[in-house]
Amino acid sequence: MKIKYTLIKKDNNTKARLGKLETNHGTYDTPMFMPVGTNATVKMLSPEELKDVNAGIILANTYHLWLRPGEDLVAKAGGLHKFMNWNGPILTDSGGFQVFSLANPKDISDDGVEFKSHIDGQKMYLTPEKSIEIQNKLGADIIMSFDECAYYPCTYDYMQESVERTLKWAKRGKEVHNNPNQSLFGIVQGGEFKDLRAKSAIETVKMDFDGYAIGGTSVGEDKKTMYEMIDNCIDYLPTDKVRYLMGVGDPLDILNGVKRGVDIFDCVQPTRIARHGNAFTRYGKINLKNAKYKEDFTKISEECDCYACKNYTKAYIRHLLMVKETFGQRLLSIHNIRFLIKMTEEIRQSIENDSFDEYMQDFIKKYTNK
RNA sequence: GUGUGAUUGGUGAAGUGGUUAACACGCCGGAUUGUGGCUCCGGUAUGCAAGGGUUCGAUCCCCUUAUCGCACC
Repeated sequence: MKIKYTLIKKDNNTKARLGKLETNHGTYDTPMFMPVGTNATVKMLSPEELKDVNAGIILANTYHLWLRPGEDLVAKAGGLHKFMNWNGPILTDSGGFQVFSLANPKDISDDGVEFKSHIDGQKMYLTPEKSIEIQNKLGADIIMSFDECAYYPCTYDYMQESVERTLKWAKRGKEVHNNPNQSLFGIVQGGEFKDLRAKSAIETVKMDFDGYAIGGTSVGEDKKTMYEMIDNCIDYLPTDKVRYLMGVGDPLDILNGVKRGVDIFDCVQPTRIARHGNAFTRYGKINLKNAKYKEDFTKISEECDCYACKNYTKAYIRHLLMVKETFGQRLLSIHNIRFLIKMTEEIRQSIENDSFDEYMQDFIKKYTNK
């Protein structure tokens, strides 16, 4: 069956929404944060550890799994869930973001996109049909339309062309999508141009997808612009479908997204910065490699209930990072993911209590004051 | 004891009689938003063992001392 979103409660003071998402692999509350597991693994974490941090949906990537090990192999293994031993829900990104990160503008045509494989430089060709076909074989609960995440900044004319292209691609993908157990999401583009965002949203909604994503943010624009991008399209999205802000997961951005009516987020930030020695705390991000933590025998965060905070000190984790033991990176990855997920738990609670606005102001005050 | 070769930052080292002593590692910071995992960007020796001399000018040439290595007695 398809996913089913139910709006449980709307916040009084903001557009924040409390919702419920039913999937073939369990029911989860929104707003939620989805950890990213590009290569069918959330880097450094086992599925058991993901359960421990109370993860819901996790992300995998079409482009990466297409190259290795190949969608046919995953299908042969019995699908992505079985292959990676994750029985929670999975969402696969379409490979659209790799248009942004791997291809040149000249390689993008209305038909599809030519990539150079990041592994061996081989030419690869991805089309909306191909992306959906791969995703059908991978078997995630939610699959994404193949879109163009345009460069920022780009001209109005280019963005207009890009939005048209993404709409056509969405339509083509929807036509070939043939797995009734997978929900297909459309993606709103349009950059910072208000009318293009509106048009993209309206036309995408007309195609009637199972959920809607806002793409093309966090590509180099400032925060104000990013929030405007959301504001400029979110009211065109139906209230009875889930809304996903792609690639966003900075704590402050999650709050601002929720405030504007976003339900789900994903981001590589918690795991990437963890591998580089950084941890989220209520009082801002800290760098565990800093000399000041050398003899700091306290936990990363007093408020945190994660495995790392329950058992280890900053001094020990710093030591692991300094000697390049990967256990340090693992502990920080666990902590950072738990930090964001716990944050969404509190956000939900605050919406339920009609105190989201207060929660957000309080969080920002602590997080930015230091 | 005699002869001989060395001595450059936290480490391994390059280098030249003349503006800011290369590079690497380490260390100290910073970045990181649909992941091309262990990356990227900065900073880091007011000084070349110590003292004296030659020179317009010495880390580089000379002398003495110290330390270390090698060879011989």
